[in-house]
Amino acid sequence: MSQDPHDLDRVILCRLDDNRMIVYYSLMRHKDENKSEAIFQATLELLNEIGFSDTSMSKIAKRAQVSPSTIYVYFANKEDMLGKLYTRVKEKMSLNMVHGLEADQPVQQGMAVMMRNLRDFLLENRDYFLFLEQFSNSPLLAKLCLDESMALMFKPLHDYIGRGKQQGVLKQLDASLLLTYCYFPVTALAKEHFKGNGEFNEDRLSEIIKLSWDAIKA
Amino acid sequence: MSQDPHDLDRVILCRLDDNRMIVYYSLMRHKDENKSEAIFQATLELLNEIGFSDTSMSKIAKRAQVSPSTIYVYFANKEDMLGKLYTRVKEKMSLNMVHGLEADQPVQQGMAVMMRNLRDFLLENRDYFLFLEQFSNSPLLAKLCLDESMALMFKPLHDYIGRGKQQGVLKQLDASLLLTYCYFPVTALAKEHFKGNGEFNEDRLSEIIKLSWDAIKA
DNA sequence: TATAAAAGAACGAACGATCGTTTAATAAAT
DNA sequence: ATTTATTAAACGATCGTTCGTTCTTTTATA
Repeated sequence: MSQDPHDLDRVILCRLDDNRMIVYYSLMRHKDENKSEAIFQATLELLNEIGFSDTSMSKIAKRAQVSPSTIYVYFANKEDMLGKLYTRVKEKMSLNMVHGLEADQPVQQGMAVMMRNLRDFLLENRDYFLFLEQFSNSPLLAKLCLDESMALMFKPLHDYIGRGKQQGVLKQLDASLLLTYCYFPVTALAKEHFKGNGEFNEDRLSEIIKLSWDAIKA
Repeated sequence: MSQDPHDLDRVILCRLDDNRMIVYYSLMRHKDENKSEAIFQATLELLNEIGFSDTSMSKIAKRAQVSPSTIYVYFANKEDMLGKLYTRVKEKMSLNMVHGLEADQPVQQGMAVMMRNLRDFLLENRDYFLFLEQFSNSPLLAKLCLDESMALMFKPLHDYIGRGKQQGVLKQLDASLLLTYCYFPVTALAKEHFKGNGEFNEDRLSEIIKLSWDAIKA
């Protein structure tokens, strides 16, 4: 799958005189990780300030304080960059959601932990959140075919729900459907929070944890 | 509110010699309603095919089979056009959602009707749906400040839920929060439907009607 | 250890294409 | 005869990307 030349930067193939091959890492000049980080950050900020259609490579470069052409050292093109940013952010979110989730824990408690994790993550990472919401609904996402890696990210969560179903505590429905009832209420309240319509406080969180549980419990 | 000069096209004010005023309609050449309709339709198609950032006025004009400059006869600019398209589509959706909803009907039945209406509307209007999903999360929407008219559109639905709360049938929480538990599961399944992951059939609909009701009932 | 050769990072400038919008002229309806 | 819809053409600006070059680091040679 990896058609990206950047992925192979550090690998060198060498054929010896006797025709044996050796593989080793090249000791080439390192790419500056701060650079790609700055590019990501600039992209996030601009997307949330002026939107998809007005965020250009030039503007990204200017805010990241690099040359436009430098971006193409790190990414094949604009789509590639946005796609990599998306998977990166989505992975951070999924890791945060399952943090502190234990297999032997009661499912009801686990789902509450997950929803609290999600709320904390969204409120603390406004840029991530708004970017995900924009990108999730763009045709570009479908075009990039990232479904496999997405499924992998959320496998722990699906497994956890699977156990709840096995125990007979949850309704016998698709895990992704049950997850829907826990995920979207949190994002909806986070959106209202950022729009200034009511704070997403502890009380609000408790309310929706109750509602979501009522929905998914057997 | 109406700062759009286009809204006043058919009205002419005239001051007579004795200072009296008369108001009459001008007999100007009619704007072709098919034109603005074609522009809307072309925009919807392109947005869902190539996304926000690649949908230009030229492409819209070409697909609508009009000149790019003709678009500016009907709309002030690109933002104005997108905003008008959004309110138009959103209004169609809200009208569809409350269709057949009667005040004297049991609330549980009413909410089921609403969710079925929503599913039917989304499945029959793929372009509308995908456009709404994209636009709802863009910074442009916030910039246009359409909240007032949106609130007005969904007032019947909020009132209906308000009655349910008054009867003690629904939980005593914000109507918009209760609505969230009915709205998002439908849109989530519609998305999966269009992605080819399982048909959004009658069985699936019955499932989420049950779950949503479990969530919002008192 | 000193130094030249090599390789890739980084950049400014420029590419053709296209952007959203305007203008000036024409076509069509009243 | 007006008036306005409609358009083709053109506006300056900016788009995503590439090119040729310069820096900077690493490798090879001495």
